[in-house]
Amino acid sequence: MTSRSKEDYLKNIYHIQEEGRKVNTGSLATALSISPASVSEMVNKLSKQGLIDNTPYHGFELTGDGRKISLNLIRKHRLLEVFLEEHLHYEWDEVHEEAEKLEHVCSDMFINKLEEYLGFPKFDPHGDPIPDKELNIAPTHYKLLLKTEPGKEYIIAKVKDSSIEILQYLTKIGIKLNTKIILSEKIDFDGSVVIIVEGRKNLLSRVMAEQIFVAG
Amino acid sequence: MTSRSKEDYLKNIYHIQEEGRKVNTGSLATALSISPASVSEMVNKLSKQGLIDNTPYHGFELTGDGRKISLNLIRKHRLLEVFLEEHLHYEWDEVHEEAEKLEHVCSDMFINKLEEYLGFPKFDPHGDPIPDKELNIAPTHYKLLLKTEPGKEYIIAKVKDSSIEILQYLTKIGIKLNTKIILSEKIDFDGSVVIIVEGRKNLLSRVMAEQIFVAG
DNA sequence: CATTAAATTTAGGTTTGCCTAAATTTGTAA
DNA sequence: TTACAAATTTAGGCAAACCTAAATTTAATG
Repeated sequence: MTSRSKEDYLKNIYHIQEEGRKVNTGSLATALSISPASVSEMVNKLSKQGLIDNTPYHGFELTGDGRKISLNLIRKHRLLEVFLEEHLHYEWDEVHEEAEKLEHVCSDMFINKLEEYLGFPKFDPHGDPIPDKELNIAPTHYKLLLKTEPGKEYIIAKVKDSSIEILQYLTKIGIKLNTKIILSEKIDFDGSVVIIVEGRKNLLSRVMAEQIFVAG
Repeated sequence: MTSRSKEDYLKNIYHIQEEGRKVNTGSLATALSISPASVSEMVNKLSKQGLIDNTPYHGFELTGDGRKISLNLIRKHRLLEVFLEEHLHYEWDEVHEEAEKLEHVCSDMFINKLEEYLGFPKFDPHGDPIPDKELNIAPTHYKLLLKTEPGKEYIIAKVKDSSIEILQYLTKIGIKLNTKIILSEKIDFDGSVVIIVEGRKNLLSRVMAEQIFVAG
């Protein structure tokens, strides 16, 4: 059995892995806003269930089975987000929270039927690829805005869905998926960047800019 | 806070009340498939929270607040059922189980938007009325098939959504909502009935017939 | 009206998933 | 290479929601 709680552990392990960071008690505790002691306990249970490979004191990673559960959740999450935005007219910044709850209870049948209903979309409202029924997920080659060269034009390809505030701010200054921007300046001092959107200059703090990826 | 579990208690209390049966530890325990001891405990908690009025050893009933929570869940359940049947092409007998899970996690905003998306339907796929946003629910005047007179024609108005097997069987013999039937015979011996659907005679056991209501 | 059967509640116990505080392990730096 | 700080794990606890078994209350019957 994978409870709501265990599913959250697995999904977060996947996301940390995905970002290329080390998955250990500390990073997972931070991601889940749970004490390291609790994570340590649960990691043991997940390990016994064969969903992760754990090396005590050194970190852990998903097994094939664990990865499947994670990808299935991510598939559900992203398809739900598409439905919420396209059909129920949720805003960009509202979809994540609702999908986060629904993904844990909707059946595989539900999501397969929803996928068909939506016309087999390939990306969610934040630009992330949607795993197909066999859990294949398209690789992306997005570049972190912070790591691009100033003076060039880019197309917004993905914005992380974690922060409502950031999504709202970006909407306000005219940024959504596929928006063209020019990276006008990178300020080394504090890591912030100046971008031009629809001819207007905007300053993005480092924290903001870290959420943004461009096509490439 | 009302947990998934508490919500199930409240909803079931509503349904038992609705059927005109006495709501007590025993009837609720049966409805929830939980031991009477556990129900007794939880009834105390719900009572302390002001969601039910409890008279120890004698039964309990929803307060205004408890009723609101129940009706909101029923609203969610029934609107979800409409979506599942009309848009995702779920079968009659498949909608209940899925809605049962989703109703506990979807937000009020979700359900209000879904209601609009569906065009403000008034009845769910089993013929039950859907409470509106203010939780007003239309009264119905359905008659239990068992309590009607033989030899007359009736229109199927509601079938209880509790049993997949019954819904599948009814579908097989050609019964859905608004189907015209003739009650050909009532067999007092075992309470079963003979009905004519599309010219064909069918025997319905008492257990079956108890799930069926006709317009009136 | 006393007894007893049925229904209900209370008592004590389990699992899940979290917590804090204490102990342990690891790895780095003197 | 030892010592210490940081990370991790273990120990002991708590709340929710369930359980069984025992005690209590209610109500029905002789």
